[in-house]
Amino acid sequence: MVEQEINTENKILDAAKRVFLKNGFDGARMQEIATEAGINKALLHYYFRSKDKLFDAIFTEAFSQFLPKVGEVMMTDIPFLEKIRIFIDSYINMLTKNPHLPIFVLHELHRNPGRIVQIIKNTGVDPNIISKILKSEAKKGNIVEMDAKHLVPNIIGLCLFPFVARPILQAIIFNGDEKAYESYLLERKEEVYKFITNALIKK
Amino acid sequence: MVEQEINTENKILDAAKRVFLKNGFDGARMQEIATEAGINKALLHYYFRSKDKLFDAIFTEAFSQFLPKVGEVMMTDIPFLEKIRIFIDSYINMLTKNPHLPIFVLHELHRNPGRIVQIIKNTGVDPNIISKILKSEAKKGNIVEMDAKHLVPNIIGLCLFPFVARPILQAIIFNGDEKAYESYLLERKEEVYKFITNALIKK
DNA sequence: GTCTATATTGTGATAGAC
DNA sequence: GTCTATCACAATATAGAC
Repeated sequence: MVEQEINTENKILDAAKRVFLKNGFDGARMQEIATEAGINKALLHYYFRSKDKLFDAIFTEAFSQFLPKVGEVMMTDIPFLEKIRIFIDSYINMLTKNPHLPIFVLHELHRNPGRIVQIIKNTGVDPNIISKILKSEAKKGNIVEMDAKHLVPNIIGLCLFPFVARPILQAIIFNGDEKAYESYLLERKEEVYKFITNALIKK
Repeated sequence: MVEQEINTENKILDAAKRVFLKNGFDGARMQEIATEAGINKALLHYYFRSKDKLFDAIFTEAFSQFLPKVGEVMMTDIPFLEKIRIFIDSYINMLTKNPHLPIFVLHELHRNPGRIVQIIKNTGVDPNIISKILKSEAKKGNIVEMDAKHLVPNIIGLCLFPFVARPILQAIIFNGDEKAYESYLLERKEEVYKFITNALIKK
């Protein structure tokens, strides 16, 4: 965790992140961001010129946080299934700390898919790394053959769904009980791991 | 499919659905809905009094469409794994026809989770039906033991993710190629089915 | 039922003093 | 850098003619 200096700019960015993530671009109000940051609207424009520019700063950072750095874990020397476990664990941890992040990113991307082209270029993801690892593991006979373009979305989908659909699942499965749902989210770590390994291991 | 009379009210509802699903409540403009419906703003208010009321009509219907009717398939006499296949197939078909639906529902629910309480009551879902079926199948030795509160979200998460994250996956995996992504989405039916059955079948 | 015109409020952005 | 006051426009909603 990088220690942030508490100056006005960071106060604004903090407040903007909270407000944008909760309400989206269209639902967010510059006044609310200002109040949240303990300043006035004029100062927002002094620092960021426009709502758009302020939003861009928030979105770019949010997106890179949301996009799992699958490559990083994969490049290490750890056994394959252990990599999977670590990935699930850290991704669910991140989602627990940032519950508004996924819907925010997905909604804004949906409203303006063009945005992503530029961002992806800057991030520089390489989907081939995982493909190679999967092929090599399958050759060794450790797992069934499976294409990375399916496995990776499978894993992320399994982690993500209980967070994005929280209001629905919490209402239906747990009668709205918040605490029960938080335990459920933690259970998911083991559950998702078991589900994936079961699907991957040869019969 | 119920045949709709083409009167002004239905023209408005059609237009409103398109505009709300694409832009969300905050991003939608009454003017755009009016233009899309081939009428003027005043007439919108004549039929629905306010933007809120018009939105409610759209959201309630969208939600019930999004919420998979898991119970329906489950009550039939078909073999268990076949039920799973049918569910996946029909849910992915629905998503293909309504690509904007999930993000719309999830975003609006996220902005106002309180909404769901009322809607769930009216829908009357019973999560216990599936629990019972799963237990009976596990007893027969057909599948591993698995709690419905995990299996159902697993299945839906696997179906849903490639739709809600389409801009990201299409950009990274397929370099933005639309046609390639559409084939990918169809592949998912078989892929998700195989993944789930692999995870469910005893070793 | 449908339209044009208008009232009213909300909101991003700027001017200008300190 | 920070504030108050204000502009300019956009958007929901209503009035009233036809």
